[in-house]
Amino acid sequence: MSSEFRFSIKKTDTLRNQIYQDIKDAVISGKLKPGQRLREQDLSRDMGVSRGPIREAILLLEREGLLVTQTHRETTVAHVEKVEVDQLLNPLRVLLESYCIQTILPRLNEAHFSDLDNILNELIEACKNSDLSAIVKKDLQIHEYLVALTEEPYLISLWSGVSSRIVFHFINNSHVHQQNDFSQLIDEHRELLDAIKTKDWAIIEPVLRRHIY
Amino acid sequence: MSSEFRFSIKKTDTLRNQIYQDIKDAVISGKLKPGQRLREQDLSRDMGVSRGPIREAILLLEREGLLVTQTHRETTVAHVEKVEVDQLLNPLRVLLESYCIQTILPRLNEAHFSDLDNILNELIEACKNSDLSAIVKKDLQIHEYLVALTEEPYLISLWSGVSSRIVFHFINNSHVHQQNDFSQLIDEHRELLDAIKTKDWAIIEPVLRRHIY
DNA sequence: AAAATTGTTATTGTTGACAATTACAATGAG
DNA sequence: CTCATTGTAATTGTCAACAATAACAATTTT
Repeated sequence: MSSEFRFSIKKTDTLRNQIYQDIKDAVISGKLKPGQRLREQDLSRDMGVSRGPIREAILLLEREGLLVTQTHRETTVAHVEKVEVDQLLNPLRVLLESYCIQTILPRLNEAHFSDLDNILNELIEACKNSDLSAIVKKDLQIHEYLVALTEEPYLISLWSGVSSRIVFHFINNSHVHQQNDFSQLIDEHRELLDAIKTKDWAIIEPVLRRHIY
Repeated sequence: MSSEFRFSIKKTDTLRNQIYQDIKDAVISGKLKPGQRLREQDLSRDMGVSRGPIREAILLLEREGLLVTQTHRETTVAHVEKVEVDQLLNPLRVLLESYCIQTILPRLNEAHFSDLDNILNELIEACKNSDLSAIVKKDLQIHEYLVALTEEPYLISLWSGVSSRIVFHFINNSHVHQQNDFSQLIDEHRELLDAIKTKDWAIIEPVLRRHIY
């Protein structure tokens, strides 16, 4: 009989992907503010890696619209204005999510509804604790769950880019969106899930369109 | 009076952007076939540049869905299947273009219509000559013109990514879409432009939805 | 001979040094 | 003093060498 013991080899992702995620998290969580400059050398020193993978990570985030790079000059954290969220990003999100939900509608079953209910309950819990970070996370997770069901990598990455910029905006403008009362947020999501459970697009569509995160 | 003479300084774009465009053109035009492998070293040697900017260009094209990279293994030209065009890319394109057209509708004027008519005439000319490359280019140009009018860089880049993959599919499957007769292509575009000239979304929407490149 | 192991090679991932570009400060001319 | 010019420093863009990884061939074990 062979030993039960195994060395747990932590196979690391590429540096580029780790850096990408680190910067993205820092931006979305609000640790890096809009307009703030990112110097490749500083990041290199802070993270203890060379500039190569940092440049690649920055390049990706620039394409996603979270950073802005001026050639030969500098890269800064993007500004995401309310008007862009209202007139472009959120309509795009609705567009993408509409397509996702319509696509997966025939495949939706009780197991999915149960998963969604669980996330909703976690969202409610987060609201009770007024844990803004958790609220944003759980809110996103509901939508992400639906999008991921399509199993279309390109569609998922498109949605991911759009929604991360929306979240970024709300995090940096939480003072504007005075949400000391989260009841509306919960109601909207409950309404959305109830609509989805009918599996009737005619019922879902108007709810989704009205739903502004 | 000072001399009229000026040295024409050709300010070069970054290598990364040039390489990006070169590879993209090669893929979209069909010079690189789906599944074909791209070796960084080969590209480096052929183009006479180091692997740095090549890696960055490849990274961007991977995110656009024109290349597929397996970490530590290889990157190949993507396969874009008919089912993906029909069920995802083209609906996305319609979604994006719908949003674009609705946005710019109030601002559209005779000058724009004139521009569009000119491109349409060039498309008709290309069809007469059965110049597939020119046909694809002019076809794209009509849509691009409308999208560009939004002046939303993020939206434009989104559309650009989606449409380039659609074009890529059609170029690599031209034998499937036996288009020895381009009259339908011309009719559809003429119909679309006529609809747009009414500036009535209720008229435009069904035409756009029916229009499959 | 089949399966597991080891070594080899091709290729991508990462690094630190160098080149090119831009902004800004210092200098000089009107 | 104001404007143009030149030099300098900070930063990004590019390069060539090195490290890490994964596929495959060679070897050994059963």
